[in-house]
Amino acid sequence: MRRSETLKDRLKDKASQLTPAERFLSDTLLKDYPMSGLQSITKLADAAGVSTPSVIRMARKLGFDGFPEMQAALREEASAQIKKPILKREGWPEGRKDSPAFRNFAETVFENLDQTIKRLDPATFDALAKALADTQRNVFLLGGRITRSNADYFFNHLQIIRPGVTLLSQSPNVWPQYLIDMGPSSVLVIFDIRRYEADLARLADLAKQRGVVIVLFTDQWGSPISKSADHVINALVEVPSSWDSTLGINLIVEALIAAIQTQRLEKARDRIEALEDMFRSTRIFRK
Amino acid sequence: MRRSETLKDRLKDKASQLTPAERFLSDTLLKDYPMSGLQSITKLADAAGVSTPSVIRMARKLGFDGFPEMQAALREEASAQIKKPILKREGWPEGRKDSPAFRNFAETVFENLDQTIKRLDPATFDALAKALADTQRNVFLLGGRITRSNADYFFNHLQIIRPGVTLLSQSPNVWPQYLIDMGPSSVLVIFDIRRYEADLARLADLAKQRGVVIVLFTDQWGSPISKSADHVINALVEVPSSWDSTLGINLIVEALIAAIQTQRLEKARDRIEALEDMFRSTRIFRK
DNA sequence: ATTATCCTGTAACAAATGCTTCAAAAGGGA
DNA sequence: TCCCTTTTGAAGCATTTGTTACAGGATAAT
Repeated sequence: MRRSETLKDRLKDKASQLTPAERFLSDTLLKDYPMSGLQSITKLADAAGVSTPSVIRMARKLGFDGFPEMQAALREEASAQIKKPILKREGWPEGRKDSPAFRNFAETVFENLDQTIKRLDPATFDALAKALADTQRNVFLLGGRITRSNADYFFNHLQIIRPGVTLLSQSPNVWPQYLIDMGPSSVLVIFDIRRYEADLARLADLAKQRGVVIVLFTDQWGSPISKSADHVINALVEVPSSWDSTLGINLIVEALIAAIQTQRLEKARDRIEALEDMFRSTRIFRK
Repeated sequence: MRRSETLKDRLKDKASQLTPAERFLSDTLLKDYPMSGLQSITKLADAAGVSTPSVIRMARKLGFDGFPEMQAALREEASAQIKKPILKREGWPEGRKDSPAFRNFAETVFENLDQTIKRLDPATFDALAKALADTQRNVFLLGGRITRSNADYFFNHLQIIRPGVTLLSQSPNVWPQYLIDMGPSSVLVIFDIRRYEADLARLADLAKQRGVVIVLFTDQWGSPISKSADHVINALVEVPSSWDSTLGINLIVEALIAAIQTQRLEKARDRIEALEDMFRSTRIFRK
């Protein structure tokens, strides 16, 4: 029966037909679902950063007569949800049809992230952020077969924030060309998780000999590079899958990006603005 | 602190001091607690068979400034009751010295992941896994300025699991060369988050015209590509940083990889073994 | 460039909501 | 019975809410 459709479903159905303002609204509605929709239309509009007419327009789009009707429907939903016995509501929402595998996967990832943070030494993190924010130092990044994307992600952001950042090619035979420019004031960030790669270790050794500061992102067991690394981040990677999860690594990388950005706030801002300008120009070129 | 007292408790406390009319009210409030109190004062008064001033008098008696204040408190209660996280984690470890910024960042990421899963439609996930495991279909992947790493990560794994996977170049001017090979049995996976890129939208349109199945990974607000996409994954990306977090996207990507791998278990195993063999040979070549 | 289309917020308005006042009931004690 | 206190709802009012109309602004298309 169509009337029993939940507002969440309607939002999802029409998601593609929503205008930008309506998307903000939809987001706020879903954020604290369903309670956020039970305030007055004014408060809701404010929370979403849109005008009240936009709220009404969306309510109509979703098939209600007006805002009060939508709110009544929401109240019904909330009421039904609350009436359910507490036991049923623990953890995963009732009536979700995800496979147990997905559920299991998600829970494991969450525990991994939690553990990764627990194992992280705040001092290491701070030292890392400081070293990577220091433009006196050149930064080189390199990942393995799987972690090359993580290295790329980090590189991508770092390059925007500061100068002197290089992503090493995947082919070991060109590494000497990078090594030649590394010295005691350089930082080499290596990503190496399970199925540790001998080539990476060799590179780390060579860099170490040149006095390079070595930063290692690895798994809970630790790549052999740990020995020569100055800073080591251990992230938990094991999940119910044939593949390892690099979410823990990404979490630390993103946190680092945020920290570095903060440290170089003013300078980074100028740089980013300049970049934006250039992007705009390129677009004009293209047209 | 006295302010955190629930309305239920207050009603119980003052139960003996309530007048007959207020008792009716209290009854109605507790009957469908806490939702019954979230209607307008008029409806509530009618439901209880009393007048609106009685409602206000009781609200004051219970220590609120007026009816709206009482309603706000109720809404808070209901919200807290409903808002149980899917993924529970133990609190922050005592005595850690991390910066508040880091802590804040991590907390937000956890909430984002939680919300991302809540908003994920299991049916979409399953359909996606099925489509991407189907080797009859060719798969094309493409990311934006920031999300190119996410696309690369997905590509990297997919390519190992199955044949017929292509990562599009970042330069729009070569896209036609890929488009020419796309048809109704192809799948195009696009990553597009805030600062949505017009080029990507144009590509999606062109692909759509060729009957390509379009899969979109985007943020909570949704890229304009949502309109033409067949499957949309919305991940929360907002964190206390100048940059958006793509961890939610990564979570779904990794879960998909696990699901796809499982679906093609035997075939994928053969393939991976063959790959391993080849890797070993290459290494020998190099030596 | 110019036009047309679609979005969106401002402003004005109507309809409620929430509140105050006040007088009538209802009770309770002499 | 009377009087006093307490409780209650009707009526009226200010405020806020929900809605409509309209015009500026953005976007896309020609």
